[in-house]
Amino acid sequence: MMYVGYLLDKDATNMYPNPVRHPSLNLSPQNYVPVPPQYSEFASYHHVPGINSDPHHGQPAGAWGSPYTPTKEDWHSYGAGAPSSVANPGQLGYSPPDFNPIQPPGSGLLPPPMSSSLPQLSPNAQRRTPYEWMRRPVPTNSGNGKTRTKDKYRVVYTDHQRLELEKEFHYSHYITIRRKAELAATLGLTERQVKIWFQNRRAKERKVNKKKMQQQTQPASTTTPTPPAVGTPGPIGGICSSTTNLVSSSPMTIKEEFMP
DNA sequence: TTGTGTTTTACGACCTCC
DNA sequence: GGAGGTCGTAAAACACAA
Repeated sequence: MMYVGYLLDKDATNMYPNPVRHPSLNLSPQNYVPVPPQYSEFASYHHVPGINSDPHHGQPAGAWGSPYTPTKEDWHSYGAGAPSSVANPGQLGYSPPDFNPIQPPGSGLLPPPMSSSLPQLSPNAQRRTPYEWMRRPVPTNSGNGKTRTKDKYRVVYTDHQRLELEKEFHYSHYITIRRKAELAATLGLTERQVKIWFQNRRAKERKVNKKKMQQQTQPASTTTPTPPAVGTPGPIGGICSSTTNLVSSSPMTIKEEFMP
């Protein structure tokens, strides 16, 4: 809902009441707040200081004066008339020098831990190059009226982009307008992409929670020894108990999470 | 290799709020 | 009316067994 973001963004301090904020974008690994139990699925995420846009580190709100806020028409990946060199606007904005696998560790924004730990953080990274978009053939068909059924219409975010988005999601399932703009600018995505990513991520969370809840409510099978008692915050229950309140219900419940 | 199931982007429809 | 929410869905990307 808009009012969620609206309310949250009206008062960023309420949004991020915790002084340890922001674990996802600018804290060094030693400062990274341990993953709360309810987010055990993110326990494998270790912060990587690769982004320096933390507003809580002395950068005024307007410091990043020209946020990357393209219009819808600016980034349609499969839109007609897209420049041949802009096969992937969202990805193109992501400066390769800052995230170049060929680049020696330690150079650029990403410190060595990022490069070395990335495969662990994302198993897919071992099989999937994060730069597939660079190899993708640029759609030569520039005719109007393209539909996503005709052309490639989705890009694959890099592991780094996913990681930062996941960390942001880990901190809050609802991103503020300001944070969305920051993330978009930092990750080379559009705000729309960030917004949709969060929407999809919440949907995924609900789906997972629903699945887990169904598993919990189902009678214990012969193979399952002792399912966790109802309400017991086990490894699964912990997630469900918290994130269900966060996500699956109305936004009003969500607002309560950020109550001081 | 190939078939199949799952996950990931992206959109449209519809709703609520300001 | 605009922005962002959920929900459902399309299709590419991916994982993996056969």
